[in-house]
Amino acid sequence: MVVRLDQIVGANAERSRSHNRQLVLGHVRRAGQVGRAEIARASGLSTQAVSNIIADLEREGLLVEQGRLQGARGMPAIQYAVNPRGGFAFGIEIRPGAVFAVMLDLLGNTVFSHRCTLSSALPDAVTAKVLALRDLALSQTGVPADRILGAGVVVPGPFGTTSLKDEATELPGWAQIDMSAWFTRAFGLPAHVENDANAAAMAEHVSGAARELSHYAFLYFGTGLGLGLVSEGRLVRGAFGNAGEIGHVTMPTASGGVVLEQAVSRLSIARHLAGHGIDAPDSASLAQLYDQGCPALIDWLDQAALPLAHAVSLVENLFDPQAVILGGALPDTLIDHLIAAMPLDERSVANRPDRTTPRLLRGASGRMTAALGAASLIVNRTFTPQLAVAV
Amino acid sequence: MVVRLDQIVGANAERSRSHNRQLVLGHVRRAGQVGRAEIARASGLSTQAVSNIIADLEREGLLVEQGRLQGARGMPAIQYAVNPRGGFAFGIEIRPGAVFAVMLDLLGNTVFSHRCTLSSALPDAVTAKVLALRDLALSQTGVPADRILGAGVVVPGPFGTTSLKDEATELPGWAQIDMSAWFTRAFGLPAHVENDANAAAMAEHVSGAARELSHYAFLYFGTGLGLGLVSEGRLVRGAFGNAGEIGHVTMPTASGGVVLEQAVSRLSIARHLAGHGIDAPDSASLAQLYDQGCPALIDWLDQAALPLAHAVSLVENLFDPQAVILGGALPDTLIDHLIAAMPLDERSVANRPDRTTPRLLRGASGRMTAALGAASLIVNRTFTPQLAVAV
DNA sequence: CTTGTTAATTCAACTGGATTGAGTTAATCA
DNA sequence: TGATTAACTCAATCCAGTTGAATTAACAAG
Repeated sequence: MVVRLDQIVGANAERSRSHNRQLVLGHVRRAGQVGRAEIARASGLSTQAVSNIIADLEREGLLVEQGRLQGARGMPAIQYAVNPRGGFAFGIEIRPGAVFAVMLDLLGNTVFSHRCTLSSALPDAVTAKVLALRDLALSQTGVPADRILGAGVVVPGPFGTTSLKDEATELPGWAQIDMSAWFTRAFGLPAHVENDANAAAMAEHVSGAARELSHYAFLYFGTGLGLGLVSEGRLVRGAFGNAGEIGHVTMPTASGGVVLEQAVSRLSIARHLAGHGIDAPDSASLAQLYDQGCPALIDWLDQAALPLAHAVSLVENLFDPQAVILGGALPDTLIDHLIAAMPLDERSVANRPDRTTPRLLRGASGRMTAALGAASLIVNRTFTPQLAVAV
Repeated sequence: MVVRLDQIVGANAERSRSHNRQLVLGHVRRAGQVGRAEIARASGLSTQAVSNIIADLEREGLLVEQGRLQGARGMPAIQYAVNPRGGFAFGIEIRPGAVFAVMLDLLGNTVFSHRCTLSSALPDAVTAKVLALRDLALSQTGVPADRILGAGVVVPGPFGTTSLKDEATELPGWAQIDMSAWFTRAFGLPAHVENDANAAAMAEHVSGAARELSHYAFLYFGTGLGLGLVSEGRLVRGAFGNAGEIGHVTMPTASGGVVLEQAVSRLSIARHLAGHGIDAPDSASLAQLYDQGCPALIDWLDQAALPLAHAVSLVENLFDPQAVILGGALPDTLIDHLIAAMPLDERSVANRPDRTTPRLLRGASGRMTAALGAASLIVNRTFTPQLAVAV
């Protein structure tokens, strides 16, 4: 799997316009609804420029008028809001045994969601399955094909050949393929390829707990433990797209040290419960066990809280985020328990008297997190000026 | 100390031109020398646009013609290179007891360097001292004042009120001041305020080991241990400018865990040597001790290598950088010893068969690192398109 | 040597999109 | 009711990049 990096590109009239359109859209989304003048002030553009752009966006159905804002002096500002049905994003998560697909509208609402098994993870089989899912999504929602802005694809990392490569988690047959180009071609749409934790982090930005945040970290409970980092509203992907492999980090414990993923992950829960003769194959059964007060599970949670707190402390000290978000394939109740049980480091750059958000937040995206994140990559891009990061 | 964050701004003719100028300058710097056509291809601009921009830059003295490149078919391309004396950057490092000042030319060469003591770190005293240093730099080098592109300022972090705040390392009297605005005003020039590790990281990018890198991490031996992170050529500063506080992270050891800074820092060396009755107040004396094969020092180095290797592993797994660079206030020989003594984690995303640079590099900027970095912030900005990150 | 080919560069006309400044509209305030 | 305030529109202007044709300077082949 080849990863392509973005490159800065020169500005001309056309690209400037595209940049400004996305900037305006982004302002409207963040504000919920705003008038032209306020956007102009915030963006450094003239009101006339904003006016022209808004006219375009309204004609194309991306923005809708919301009436006038009253109560202040002067001519009341005509408010605009993002039209959720102005565009849609398709997202898929590919795993060795299954494919998840979602479609989101421009505000990040899920309008389609589906999972199916995957008998072969080879490129042709995956592509056929994924195109079928796209067609299903289109026909089931009635969304016209030209309203799809792009496709996000989540695949298990790490990308490229690394010593962490583990045949069990990698997809076979994809090693030499530039997945981004491959899916762009298959869909006839711009495609974004990302790992699960990064995508999940963007899901929180688009429609979850990080809507208001531009610097945050997302701890992702997948099979292992991943980390998605967002700085200045952009993913920190690393040189080869593999940033955030926090699961492989060794954590200090009283007995010397432990690899984080072995202490905190779905696999670690399963192992612990199996040791008590309990089988909990999915999130639902875990949630049920927790509701029943299963001692083995509570035991695991309290045991996992310490290494997890160390991970949080690590992330806080290294990134200085506005907040650390916990989410992924774990029931909300368990995440809340972990958050409550975690002893937060007092001596941390994150421990500020003037902070407005809690240091820890629970993710909002639930069990389709990664596929949701895949689509969120596209939604987010629609609102992000591209001049500095054209592909 | 208030930290201001950048904001994305709309594109218009003027800002597009500025963006494109910086893009062109950046291409020329990276290439050493290039012709118009190649820049046009790389930047996505038309040759005509590049031609116009180059004409401007040449007239202003930022670029110089270098003759034609022969040997190929077609009209030989006129080569251009950055004129080192086309612009200069002023950099200062403020510490509680001393001020360092440097001036760099556009290629990152040091043209002035000075240190002096500081009796008071209060705003007015610092400002007076720093302006005097600027005047000294101008008169000693004969550089005209209007060739100074900006001033970089390094101050001890962390910024703002955090639980890490330690009166000994903070500057008194600055708490409520927006330093960036303060120094912009004092110098009558754009000023950038940064912590030591981040600035040092940029120094490596401008004139050190990271010239060719766009994703890297810099481990900075200051009084404590800092970390500067660069992703896509830009500093990852964190929400409040305090990213990179790696010194406060707890490392696993056989005996439980240790705060990294206590095992690896100038203070830790001093403590260890003092325990053996040795006093080594500065870098020079450390270098001398090492040349003499001082057993206590070798002992410390070998003892520090393990926690440091853990730090490197941490950074590699969390950022996936092209390389990790070690530098700061430690003699080169000691850094080389540490690099050689560090057992690198085999299981890491950084352990790739296809890597072209070593996982660990020694920084090139020597003892004035932080002040150099301060100036490098300005040099770097001159070559970085600002449309996406206008202040 | 000439002639053809290739590729960089320049010239001049064109164009897209942002700005500017004057004018219009719709609200609040006194 | 009139003054004030602020958002918005119109039309002219301007900046900077693009386009396509023309020019220039090398190499290559006969």
